Amino acid sequence: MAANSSVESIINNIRRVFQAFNDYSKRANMEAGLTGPQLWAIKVISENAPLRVCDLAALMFVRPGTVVGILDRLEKKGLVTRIRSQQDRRAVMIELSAQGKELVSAAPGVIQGDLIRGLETLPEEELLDIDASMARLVAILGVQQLKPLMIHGTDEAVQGDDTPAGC
Amino acid sequence: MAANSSVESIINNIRRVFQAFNDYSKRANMEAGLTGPQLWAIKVISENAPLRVCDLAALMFVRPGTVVGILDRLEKKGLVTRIRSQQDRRAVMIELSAQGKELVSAAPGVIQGDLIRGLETLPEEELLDIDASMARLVAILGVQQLKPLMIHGTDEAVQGDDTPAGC
DNA sequence: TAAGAATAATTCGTATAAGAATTAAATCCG
DNA sequence: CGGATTTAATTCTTATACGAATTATTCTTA
Repeated sequence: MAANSSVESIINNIRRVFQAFNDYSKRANMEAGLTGPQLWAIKVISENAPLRVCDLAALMFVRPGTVVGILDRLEKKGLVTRIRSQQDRRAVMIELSAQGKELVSAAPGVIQGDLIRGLETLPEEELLDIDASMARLVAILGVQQLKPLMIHGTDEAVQGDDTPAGC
Repeated sequence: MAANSSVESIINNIRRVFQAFNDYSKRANMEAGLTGPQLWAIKVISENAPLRVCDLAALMFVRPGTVVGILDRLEKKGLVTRIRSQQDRRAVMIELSAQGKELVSAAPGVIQGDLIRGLETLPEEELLDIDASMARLVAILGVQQLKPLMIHGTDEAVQGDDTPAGC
């Protein structure tokens, strides 16, 4: 592998992984009838409930608007509840419904997802290699995302923050 | 980094990179007014034209239906042309329009994209590390994608093929 | 305190992406 | 030859995901 080490071929490899991950993420999970993002949201909520929409968005590295759609679908399935906060009536507290909690306790493996199960089979050493590679990529992508002024010449909206959803 | 080497934290790191990549891919490129997938399609077409829709889909690791939408938008912008093939009148041959070719020759850097430019700044050694990590991930994801019978118990539609879009 | 700024959630429009179904054309085979 | 199967492109529905705009509420500050 990687005998042809041109940037081109590596890029293609990366794109392919991302496409595969997207595919994996979006396909409905047969066992639960939920998509990857939906399963991920359930898992994050189960570990952090009660939490606000923007907190969930930050933990999932997406924008609040995206989480609203996911929550709409999970609420329609009866897996989560949205309750207006008393302290801050702008905020909405998210929790798992009884049915949602049942799902988590009954099938933790389903919630985990195939990706996590697959990675858990790797030796620690390889996990660290992958993590290091991810760190390099996030550095590249992060710099381009948050500091475009050096690249594009526009000096607006530059913040060195770490969390995509500021809340 | 990676001091806490639990699978959990590594998974989160990976998810974050994918999210960042998605974000990067989808944001419209300011210089050309094109999205990441649109730029990528232009690049692939420029290197392989004339080619069929399903060939383009295979080279981009997506389904034909997805490429149709991208081509619709590129055609509306006047950057690509669709011509019904004479040999096989089911097929459509895709090419860059004069304007599309002009874009490629005038601004190859734009077509390349920030991700490639960022990666090109890395030393060869690190690129190989990243490539190896990607290979491991694609192995995990690929196995789950193409051979679900061992995991889910369903023994249908199992093919060890390499190309997502069979054409 | 009241006007203005900031924040939380939502809605809207656009773009990817998948899968399923459809249409049209080519190929297979009996 | 002619029906059946396969293949290519397209359309449709659903689900993410973003940015921008809206609304409601809270915080600031003059």
